Amino acid sequence: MRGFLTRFRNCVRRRPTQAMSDQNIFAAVLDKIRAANTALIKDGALPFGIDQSRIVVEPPRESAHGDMATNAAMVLAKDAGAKPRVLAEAIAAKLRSDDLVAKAEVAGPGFINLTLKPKAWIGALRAVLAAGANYGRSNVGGGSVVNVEYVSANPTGPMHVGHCRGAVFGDALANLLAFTGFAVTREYYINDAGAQVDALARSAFLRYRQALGEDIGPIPEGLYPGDYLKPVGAELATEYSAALRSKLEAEWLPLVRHRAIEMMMGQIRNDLLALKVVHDVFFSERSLLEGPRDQVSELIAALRRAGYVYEGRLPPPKGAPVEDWEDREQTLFRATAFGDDVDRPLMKSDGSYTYFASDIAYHKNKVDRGFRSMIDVWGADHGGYVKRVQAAVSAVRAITNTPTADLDVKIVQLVKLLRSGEPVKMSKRAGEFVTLREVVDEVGKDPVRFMMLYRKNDASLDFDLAKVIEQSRDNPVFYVQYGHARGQSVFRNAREVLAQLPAEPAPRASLLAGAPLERLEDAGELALMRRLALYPRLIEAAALAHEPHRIAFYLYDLASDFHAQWNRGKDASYLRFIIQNDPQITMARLALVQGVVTVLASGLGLLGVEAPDEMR
RNA sequence: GCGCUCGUAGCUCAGCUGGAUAGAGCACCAGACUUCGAAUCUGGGGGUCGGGGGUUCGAAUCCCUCCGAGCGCGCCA
Repeated sequence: MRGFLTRFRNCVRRRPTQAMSDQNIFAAVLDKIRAANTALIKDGALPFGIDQSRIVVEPPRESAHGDMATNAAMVLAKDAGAKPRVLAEAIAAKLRSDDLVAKAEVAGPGFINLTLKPKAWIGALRAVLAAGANYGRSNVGGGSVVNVEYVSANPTGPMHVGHCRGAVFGDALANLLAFTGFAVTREYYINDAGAQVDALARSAFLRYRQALGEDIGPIPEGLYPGDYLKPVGAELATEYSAALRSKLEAEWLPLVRHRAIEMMMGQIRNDLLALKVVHDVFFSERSLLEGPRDQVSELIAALRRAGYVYEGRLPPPKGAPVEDWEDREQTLFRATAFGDDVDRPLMKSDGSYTYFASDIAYHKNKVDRGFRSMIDVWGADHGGYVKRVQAAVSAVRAITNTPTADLDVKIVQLVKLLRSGEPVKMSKRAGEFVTLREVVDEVGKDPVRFMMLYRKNDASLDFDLAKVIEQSRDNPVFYVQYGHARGQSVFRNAREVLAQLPAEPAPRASLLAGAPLERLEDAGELALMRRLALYPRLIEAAALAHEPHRIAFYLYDLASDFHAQWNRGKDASYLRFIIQNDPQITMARLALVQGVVTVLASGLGLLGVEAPDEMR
């Protein structure tokens, strides 16, 4: 891969459905609103069959507006031929009789603001305690199969820092999708065909000769100079001794190439493992060409039959002048028929296929394997490639008659590596990259993973090696992990009052579920319960939008609420979680802490970050 | 020149696929605490959401157009 970053993958777009209302209180309230509307239809206040799909229930920005707000009246008003505020009042009147609703007020242009009774939030906490690690799990995915392709770094060298972000992003997104009911396949596309791996083979061959004692001098231009190929050379020397040296390149190259790629991929997998990034499938580009069938030729033939391939000429590129531009007729994919800016070549001048040709075949292969939803995670330097692959997928849709096949390409922006605010120097030209391994070894996988996800994927990111291991509030990784550790510390201390408190989460949660939760009436406690209640909704939205960063921000907010409540106990000792002479309130508060800890652990788990029992 | 991604507080960034008076952290200001219920806490000031048009009940969010930044621009992957 040429760029500093590599390619990755992303994508499906799906409407939120009626969710599991036992966990998701917003979905439960939406059901109540629909029921109210049904009653209004019976009353004749709303027409039969009115479209309710645009109704949403969401937390208002302004907490003074209550616990949740709905736009129901505003989206129904037009079809109902009623004024939004009048309709809102009618719906609100129905809702007021609901057991969980404390207040239903009409506001602004026709919002209905709802305030729920504390028992609603206590119910939410009970749901957390009952579900444990499964709290937030959903089935919006409905078991549909999704392919998430990420990393896919060229097997020509070790992974460098630029690969971190896509790797972590893809991995966390896959976790998130699996958690929300998608059948996820995590895939790595190995670019093991083409000129670059031949260059790798030649470089490795030099190292092989070197390992046999030859003086190879400087590594020629165009080959890979890195020391990381020395072990490959040594391995080849052990395996073949001098046998390869006398062979022609055509003979040794495939052998050396195969062995070198194998060893590079071994190292890459190893490095990924250090970041806790895993894949289910490593898909070889070469297998498309050299498998039982030549899938690339087949594909081009199929596209040609459909009229999407032709022989023609391309205008020279504008802007940056291309030195050896040669105007010639070539085999082109009619990408412009699918929204791309220009038609794209499928064959090089030497008669071999372009990378793009393989890539179309690769995406068709995914569709053939049953994936209707494909997500590609790529580095920003491949942004210019998106349109043509989207065009390719459109063509694949057409020739395979699979209208539902969908590709979402997620672009992750550059990561700027800093140390205490100063850019970390690396010389691209000399091949001096900071490797992924070096970074993980220096700061640990958790800071890398969390910080890579504590930003929207398409925003660029500064990663400061010094700041991410700081133990202070300024460091979100620490702040969130400390929240979890602090919760555990409360449990440890609580044994002074409740000697029987189990150390294991599940039995502890079930014991605490029996606590008198109605005694949780402090504003901070209610705020925490509200925050916990948001989690299932947040998870679903993050999954559907393919945006795992939302989890990281949510966790920060939750940890922040939790630390705040803890701190209130410093000034107001009656608010402490552990009250020596009142085991009942202690139990109730421990239940709340259990809820917090459960959700922190769940969210961190999705991000692939540890939830430690103590900070060391 | 074209395309893609961005542009939100002094700085770093959120803003839940169009909702109400746009949020958080840092920094700044003012208080509190003098400590293992440690790895600070509470409150406050601070904004033409890059500019200008448009769409509609309603726009940071969608469309158009400028400005600015990053990335990319046959036969590399």
